[in-house]
Amino acid sequence: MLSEDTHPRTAPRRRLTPEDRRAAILDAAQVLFFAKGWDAVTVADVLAEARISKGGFYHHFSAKEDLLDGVVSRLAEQAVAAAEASRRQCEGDALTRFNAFLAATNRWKAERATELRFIADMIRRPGNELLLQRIDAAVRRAVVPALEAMIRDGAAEGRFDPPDPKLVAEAIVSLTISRREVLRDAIAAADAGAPEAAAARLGAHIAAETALVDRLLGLPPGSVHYCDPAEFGQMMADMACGHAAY
Amino acid sequence: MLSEDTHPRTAPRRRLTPEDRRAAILDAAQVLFFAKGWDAVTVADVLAEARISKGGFYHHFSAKEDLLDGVVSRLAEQAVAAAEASRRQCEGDALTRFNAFLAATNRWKAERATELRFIADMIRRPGNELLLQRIDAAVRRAVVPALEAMIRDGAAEGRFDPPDPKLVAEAIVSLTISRREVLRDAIAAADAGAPEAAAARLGAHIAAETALVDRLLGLPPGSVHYCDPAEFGQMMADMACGHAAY
DNA sequence: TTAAATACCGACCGTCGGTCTGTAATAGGG
DNA sequence: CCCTATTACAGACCGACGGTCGGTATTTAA
Repeated sequence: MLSEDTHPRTAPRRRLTPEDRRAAILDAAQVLFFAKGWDAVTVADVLAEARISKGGFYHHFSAKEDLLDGVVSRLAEQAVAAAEASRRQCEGDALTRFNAFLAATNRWKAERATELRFIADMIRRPGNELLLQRIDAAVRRAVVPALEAMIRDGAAEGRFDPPDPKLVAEAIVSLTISRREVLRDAIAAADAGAPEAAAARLGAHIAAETALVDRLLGLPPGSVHYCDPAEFGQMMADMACGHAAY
Repeated sequence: MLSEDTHPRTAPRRRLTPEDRRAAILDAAQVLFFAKGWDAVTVADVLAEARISKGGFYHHFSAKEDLLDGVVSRLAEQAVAAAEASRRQCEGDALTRFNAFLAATNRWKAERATELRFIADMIRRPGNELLLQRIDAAVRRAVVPALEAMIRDGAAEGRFDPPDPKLVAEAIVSLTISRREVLRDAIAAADAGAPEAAAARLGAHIAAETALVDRLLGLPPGSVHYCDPAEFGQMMADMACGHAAY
């Protein structure tokens, strides 16, 4: 009734399996989200990047927000799987395994320094609240149970003495999440021309953080040690060198 | 050119001072946000509730998000002012004043149980991420410096022994913020018909939380005590009785 | 008294998430 | 191998909503 001719197709498009198509769209979305943020990316952008039409997109995803869940939970699963693997292949007491787990998550983050750098920038910009909230939620969902189980293990072994395993797990995750803001400020400082000061501050921060975790677990100071403060500070401050262009 | 007649005005409207008009719009927005959430409230809704036009609204606020900042920072300022007042009029050592401060914030929340109840419902519903994030940010902005100052005081007095005052302050605020989710679950449980179990769980939670704060501040167990766990649990569980209709 | 500034009005607009109708590609039974 | 059902996809269209703009009423100041 409305279309006289309905045949100006573009190309005879090769078809992917649903899973591959879904993954391809998620890949495109991930790149765009980390580059431009949540609000700034329209579904039209994702459509162009993934080279698919509106109809095709909404065939695989029910809404724009589905992209978030997909991207974020994929990342969180990868991170926790890596950390869990590292912990499992570690022989030693509960504390040693605990440190191995946290060290692995830090390593995972270090390997993704570029994305992290983008995230650190994004949290300053409005319109990304949803993205950040979903990242935090996914991290919590994935990490808290793992931590809680390890803490219970340690308590059963008689090494940890947490007032409440779940609450302690949540507190630890909260600490690592709010580290993001410290990192952001440090990156700003490093960009402003004081990289060594930023590195020192980050090192001091991670030292204080591990001291807090000692206390939360009822351990003597210096028990928890999943990274070298100086190294950590330097590594994070180095992130500021590679600049992001929007 | 496009409007033949431009005179069908509605009413000769009394004019308010800019501050009063702004406050009136904020009042309307606050009611709506806590009743329906962020995404569900359109500026048109606010316009109707505040009985003002689009043009008038955008004369006082630059964007819908300005409403959030206004509403949220107003609330946070009120809360902290109340808590600070309570602390100042308290004679005693740093720990006593600390407890007075936290007790006052709890009392302030209890007085606003209705709004809190709405918030506890809202965090389940999508579209409120921005609202919640802003509330958290405002709470952090307002409370962390106050806590940090008190912790430094206590450390100077030789009573507290925090590894890092600012970090400890942030950890404490993180704990109180994440309490929201515990409260949400408890309310759900109470609504589902197990109010006494919910009260018990809330009591246990706040007990564990204060124990954590003891440790963070380097105090012996039982030092921090800003509410009675049983009372707190009961009070919060009671909130579930009054139901919210959307 | 009058001109400038301020408060306010409401029609209009652009963008963007989401829908709908219809078509090409695949799967499967005969 | 054809024919049909189903799935994957295309793209025009829509409605909602945040925000703008030209204009009008009210207040202030000179």
